[in-house]
Amino acid sequence: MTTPAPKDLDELMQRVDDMAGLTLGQLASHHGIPVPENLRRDKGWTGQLIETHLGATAGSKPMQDFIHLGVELKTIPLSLSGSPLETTYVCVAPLINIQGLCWQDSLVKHKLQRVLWVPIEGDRQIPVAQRRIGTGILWEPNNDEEQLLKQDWEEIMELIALGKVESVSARHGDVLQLRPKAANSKVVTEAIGKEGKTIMTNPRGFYLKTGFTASILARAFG
DNA sequence: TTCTGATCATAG
DNA sequence: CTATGATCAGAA
Repeated sequence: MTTPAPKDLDELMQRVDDMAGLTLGQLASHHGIPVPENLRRDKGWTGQLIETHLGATAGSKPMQDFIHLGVELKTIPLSLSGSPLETTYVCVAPLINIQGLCWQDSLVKHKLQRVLWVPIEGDRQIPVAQRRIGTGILWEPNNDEEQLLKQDWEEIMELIALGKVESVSARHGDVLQLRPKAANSKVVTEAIGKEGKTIMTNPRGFYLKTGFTASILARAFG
């Protein structure tokens, strides 16, 4: 059961509203998809399920979600008290050939220009099949939010450009952080090292901290 | 309890 | 390996 791509924003949001309030189990059975016991070996399962229902690019290829609508889809796991449980992965961080790269041209800015957030109960006490899907919200960063993102991005990218990528921890940045992003710690990629030499290091990705996503949801739901 | 660093599955 | 989708789980 695959859903065709939505033709416009109204159709997309209609589908979002249709699934609000359902459990993951209900949505999965509707699409004939088995529900895993837990997400330990299926970390991307929830995101894939929502993509299937909304008609995003069929579960394979490098994803562009709803490229024709300029929308990026993100699911966000919520605790019982309604706050985000996890940081939100944005994209990989470029570690080489970054001279002259500015915020306006960055992957982070482009990915976050317009995001469809779908909150989902994520407390580990709740069986996956019984977790409920919330009301999706379409978000675009306001000036304050973009400035916060831009500042953190520029600070982190400067350190990478200076060959200090291995000294950047998840503690850098207020709303955006740099963390490992790979199958495991043995995976390496090229990066800039001391004195401009090329080194091999663990790939990194940009993540939105939970406080930032929490404020986005707060702004949407009042 | 929260956060950071590590990890899982899949496709090309 | 890169990139998609993220959560796990031990340390702090």
